Amino acid sequence: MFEILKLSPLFAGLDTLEINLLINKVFYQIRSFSNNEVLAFSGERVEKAMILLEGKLQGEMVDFSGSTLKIEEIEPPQMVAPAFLYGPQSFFPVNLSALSDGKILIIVKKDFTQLLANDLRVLNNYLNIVSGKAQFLSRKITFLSFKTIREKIAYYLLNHLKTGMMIVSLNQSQKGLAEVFGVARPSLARTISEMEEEQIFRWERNQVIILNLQSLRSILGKY
Amino acid sequence: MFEILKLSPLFAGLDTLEINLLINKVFYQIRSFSNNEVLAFSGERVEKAMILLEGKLQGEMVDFSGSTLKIEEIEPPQMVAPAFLYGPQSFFPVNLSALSDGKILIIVKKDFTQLLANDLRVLNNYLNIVSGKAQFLSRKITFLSFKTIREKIAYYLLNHLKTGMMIVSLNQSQKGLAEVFGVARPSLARTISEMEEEQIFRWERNQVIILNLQSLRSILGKY
DNA sequence: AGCAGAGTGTAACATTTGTTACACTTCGAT
DNA sequence: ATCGAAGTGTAACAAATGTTACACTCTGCT
Repeated sequence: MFEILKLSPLFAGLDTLEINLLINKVFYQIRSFSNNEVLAFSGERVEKAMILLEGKLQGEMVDFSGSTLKIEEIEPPQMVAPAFLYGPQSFFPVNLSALSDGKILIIVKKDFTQLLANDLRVLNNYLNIVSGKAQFLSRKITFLSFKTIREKIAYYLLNHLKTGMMIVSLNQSQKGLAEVFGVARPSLARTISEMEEEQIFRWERNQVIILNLQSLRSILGKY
Repeated sequence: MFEILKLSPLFAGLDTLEINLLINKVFYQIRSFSNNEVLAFSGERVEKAMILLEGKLQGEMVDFSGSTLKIEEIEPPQMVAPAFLYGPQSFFPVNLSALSDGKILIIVKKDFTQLLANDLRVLNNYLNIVSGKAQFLSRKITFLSFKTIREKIAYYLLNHLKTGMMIVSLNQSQKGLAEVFGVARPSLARTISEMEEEQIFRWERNQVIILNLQSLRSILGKY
């Protein structure tokens, strides 16, 4: 088990022995689960830290009409819902169910807090994980706040542009990009065509060549 | 100073003496700033924890064309950018500038980590703050992911509906709601009219009376 | 070389939302 | 009670995006 934990972001920088000592200072529990089992329901309070050791879990969002919607997959050795263990609304945002047999390490919240306090490195790691989540979400909101497809394209390109270069290499298909942007694929293609027409860039299969950086920037500048 | 800190979420549950002892265990610094001073630039690394003691600060988002866009205000005794002190990308997402004269308490990251480890309550508080931020952002994304105005209205109403009741009281003007939704005010009014037409609810000045909960739910159910 | 499947360009049309404008209501301050 | 500011209902029109459909290109495989 400690070999697996050593690979987890939470215990990064610690060796197996140190992890062993830390974990054994607090009360913990290992729970096996089998395929399709539901480990937690949306809305349930999160009272334990859970680290996936083996197997695969899935988070299903449940909407108001009762049907499940979006999905997120969790693989070992990741923590489950790290940003929902603390905070004013510490309840599961999703239904947590198993996609295979597996095992999780469970530490109740109070003991987990103790664990964090016992080792500055683990504390730092956990803060990094939660903060990283917040930063990821923050960036996502920035992105979602752009209304038009033009703005999204401009933002995406400028963010992937290495300084000094005029080429952005694409590791996504146009179809994939449309999904990230949350827009229909033909709509994206249309806007790309228009922007090519305006000599803003040349869009090739695996890369985009920026022709007019100025006007690309001005799309995001409202003033 | 400790009187002010006692009111901050970070030191909730501690008395003045305890805060005094904790703070004095680590290295800290108090910095005065004057109106319009820029305390940090967007992109700068966050290396210190900052707690606003007096005055008012503002975060200005800077876009690619150099102009400042959106704003966020910070008032004492709040922490500045709590979710950006740790994490893989710990740099300011905004320009931090002063809206008045004031003072901030500064603790370098390393000492701040030590401070957290020294008192379980403060650690818990900080985890609550950062997690709360993440949860807030998460909910905001859920909301932003609804495309149509109908969906946003349905989600908003269902979330503000107390169980068993059929009335949602509004503490926002229609104009204010439109801003929260990120849509134009007349567009919101139009959709509200349409939904009233369909007997889904009756929208009065300060409250909404749900007439058909079923169909309100079905707006969010894709299946 | 030929084939199948995924990805792409493009068009016509439908739907949704934004914009602008104006008349009407509400509500608090004088 | 009256005034004025803020909020609301509504309409006509513009702009952006979605939907559907189809032909074409690319790529990997046999």
